Amino acid sequence: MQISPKYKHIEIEKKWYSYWMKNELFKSIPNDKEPFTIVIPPPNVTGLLHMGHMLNNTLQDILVRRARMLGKNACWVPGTDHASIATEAKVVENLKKKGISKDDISRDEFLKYAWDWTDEYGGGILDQLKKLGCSCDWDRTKFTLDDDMYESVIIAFETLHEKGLIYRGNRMINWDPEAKTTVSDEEVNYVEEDSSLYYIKYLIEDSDIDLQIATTRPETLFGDTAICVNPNDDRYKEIIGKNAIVPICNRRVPIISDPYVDLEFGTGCLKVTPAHDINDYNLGIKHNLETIDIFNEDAELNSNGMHYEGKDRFIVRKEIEAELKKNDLLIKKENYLHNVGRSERTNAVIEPRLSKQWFLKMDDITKPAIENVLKKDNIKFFPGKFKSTYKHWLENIKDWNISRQLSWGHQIPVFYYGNNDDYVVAINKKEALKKINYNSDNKYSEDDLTQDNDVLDTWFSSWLWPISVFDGIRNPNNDEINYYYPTQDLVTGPDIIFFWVARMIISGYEFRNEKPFSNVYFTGIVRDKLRRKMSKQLGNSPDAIKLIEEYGADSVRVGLMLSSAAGNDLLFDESLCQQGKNFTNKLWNALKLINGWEVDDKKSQPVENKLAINWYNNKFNKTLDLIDKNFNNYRISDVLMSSYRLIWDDFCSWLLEILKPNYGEKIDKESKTELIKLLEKNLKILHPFMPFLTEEIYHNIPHTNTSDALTISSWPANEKYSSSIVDEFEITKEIISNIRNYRKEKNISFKTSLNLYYLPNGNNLSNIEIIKKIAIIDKLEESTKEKFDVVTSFLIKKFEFFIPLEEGFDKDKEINKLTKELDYYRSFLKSVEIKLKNENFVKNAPKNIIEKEKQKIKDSKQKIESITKSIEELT
RNA sequence: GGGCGCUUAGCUCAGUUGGUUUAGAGCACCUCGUUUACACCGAGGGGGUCGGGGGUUCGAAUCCCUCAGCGCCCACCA
Repeated sequence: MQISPKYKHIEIEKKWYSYWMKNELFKSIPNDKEPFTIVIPPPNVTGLLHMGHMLNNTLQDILVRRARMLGKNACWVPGTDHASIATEAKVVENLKKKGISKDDISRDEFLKYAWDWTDEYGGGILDQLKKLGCSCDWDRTKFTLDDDMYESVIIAFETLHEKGLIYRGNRMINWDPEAKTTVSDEEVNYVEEDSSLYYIKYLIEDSDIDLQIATTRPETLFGDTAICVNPNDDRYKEIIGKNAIVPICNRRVPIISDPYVDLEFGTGCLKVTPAHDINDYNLGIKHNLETIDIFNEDAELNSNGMHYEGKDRFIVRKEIEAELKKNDLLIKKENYLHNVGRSERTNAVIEPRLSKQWFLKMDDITKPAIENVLKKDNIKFFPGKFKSTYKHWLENIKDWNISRQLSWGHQIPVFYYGNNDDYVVAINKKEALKKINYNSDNKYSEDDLTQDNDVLDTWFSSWLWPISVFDGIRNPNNDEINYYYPTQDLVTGPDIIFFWVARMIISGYEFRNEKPFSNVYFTGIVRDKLRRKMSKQLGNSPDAIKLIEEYGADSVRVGLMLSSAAGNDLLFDESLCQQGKNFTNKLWNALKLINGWEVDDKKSQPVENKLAINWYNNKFNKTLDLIDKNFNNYRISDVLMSSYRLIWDDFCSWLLEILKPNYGEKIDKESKTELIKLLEKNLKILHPFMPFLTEEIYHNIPHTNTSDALTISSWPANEKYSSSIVDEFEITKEIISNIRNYRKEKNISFKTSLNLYYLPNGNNLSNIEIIKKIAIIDKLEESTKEKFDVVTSFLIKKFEFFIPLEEGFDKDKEINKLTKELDYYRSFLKSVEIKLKNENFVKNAPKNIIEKEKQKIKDSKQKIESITKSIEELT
């Protein structure tokens, strides 16, 4: 079989992905096997693959592929999210380029544009995931706006509404004036920004005193409906109950008192604007204040803003500053560092605004999510520290504002009729009409109904994802949901622990009375090596697809996994992919080497081959044990590192070097057969990480498995191993290392045969075991066993090795070295002796520890004796 | 302001319930090497008083206290 000298990742990856697809190896249908289910965190439908996706989906693929090899019915459900605000923003922007404003077209027209956009750019990310090697069941691909998914969301709304959990309320919400929509608390980022604190003069009615009021937002004075001071503030006790005059608009407002006001801040005097500040709003409710809204939806002043009507809030701030100054009402202006809330999506400064919105009551439905996860530990988090974040959020949860003033999404299934406040909840107009007329004698027709214009928060659909992809909302008892739900693992970022993870848990218990998944693996954030987040603006985000093309999917996957412990940020650098590529190269060459060895049927197996194969078998099983443990603890990078070292160091550097036939010779049949079996086992443990390369190599060796593809072969069984065989080989390695070190020190070429001999030194091992080691040493070091004059020696465990005199040997240097060593062991011995003389130690320490200390004394004494002897012989 | 977490080699991190001489790994670094799998390599090597201080203990990177520095989440003082 001719093997290509270079591993050609592009054609090989294409070849195997289409093979897997053609043979439907990722397909899953319910059967009698144990299910292993992962639902993908659906990326934005029009998004492009970035480093975060690569990390996240590589992890999922690793888990899914291993589960598949473990014989489970692995089902990875792919899909995309409509991402209402982000997608709508893109569509609006695109329309703008065409000279079309969203406000000038109908909802239906806008939706048509949005669908065209989605059809054109949508789903590309799924093809990119295929390039990464993701083994999703593509027949199951879902989109959150597919008809069935849409219906699920509406039914969920209906159900919750019937339970009285959804209500419409006038609330202070976060308004994004650019997107002209509400955003949730979680979508607001507070950033410290330089701003100013304005000290404004307010006159008091029937009084000679002026009040000084400090504010960061002078433009909101049109909305002032009270002045508030602290009841314990002696400066202002006299004026409580009087009226103040708001500058410019000259409105009379009451002076009230409330302990909320901080005596220390500013002047201790607060202007209260209930329509535009959450705290003021709460004061307003408490003190029954009037609410004056002064902004329109663009955050421009409305008619309440008098001569500023139609001007932007920030322009008004400047102009009002000038007007106040002119009228001698601005006392001073200070620089002030201040937290400003900005919209995560548009970066616009959030305007707190009073508005009618739909809310989901959270206090009751979160109870199972607290009980089952925090008290019963029914869902495990990796790393576990995120449970405290989860706990804190759930215990302080507020009602969820689920309406958004957008068009792209699931339109709120509320139909208004008659008076403004009359409505029904229904899946469509027809159903709505049925409900209305049932109660009121058919007096309405479809034309009398208007559907609520808003759509639901995107997360109101994604929180149902693990249920709705199996149609468990519409058909709660279907075979799919009963088989696949609850799913096993969820892999996602900690940034959406509230948005998504917690809410899926809540909905899981609400709609199915069961957790949505058993384990949550939180990935870190992919940063560049300077710890900066990857962003378009910085241009520090590599093109994911280009990386795959350049290094190969396997190499990129390995690169990503090499340094990403759960929850830890990944400091990405292209050199990681290079390291991955080096590893694929190493494996490829190992295949070339092994396949190049010709077999001699008559040759019997040399003792060193037998020993080495037996050792590797034990080493493999020991490592596999660790790998399985680490997999179960989701320590994925540890798993990869163990496999990496096992294969690079133990398999390639030791096993292959020992088995390698000498020049012109052939390998015995038994060794080659066994070697190939070992290689196959290596491929299996690597397959979740490097699916393409391992599949290719698998098809280049006579594999023992009956299956045609490594992808569906079985994970190696965890066999018993002997630790002592593994440890003993470490001694052999150490001997060889010492010999090599000696060569290096003495500048002796590897080609030069070394003469060395060795003696058992006060040990109990039989000669046969010593000879076993010698066989391996001879193979690697071409030594002879003739006796020469002893000049140097080293003790390795219980064996002493002697290497004969060479030309140019520096006696003094050697004595010096040995003397240093002697000093070390003498002081070491002393410290152990002191320890053992300590009565408390002997009294309190466990027996095995004391035994170990005693052994240390023995060993070091022996060492001292041997070094002393060597020094004597030299002098 | 409230909460959580981190500080171990140049970098990124392991270090399980305190107990194998000299605290590990990968990468980076240094030296040597064109030995017919691989220079995308091989062999060898250097490098840490485990953030500072205190305590508990026969024994501390590991447990407790304290100080310093860093990160994240929540709240959002006009």
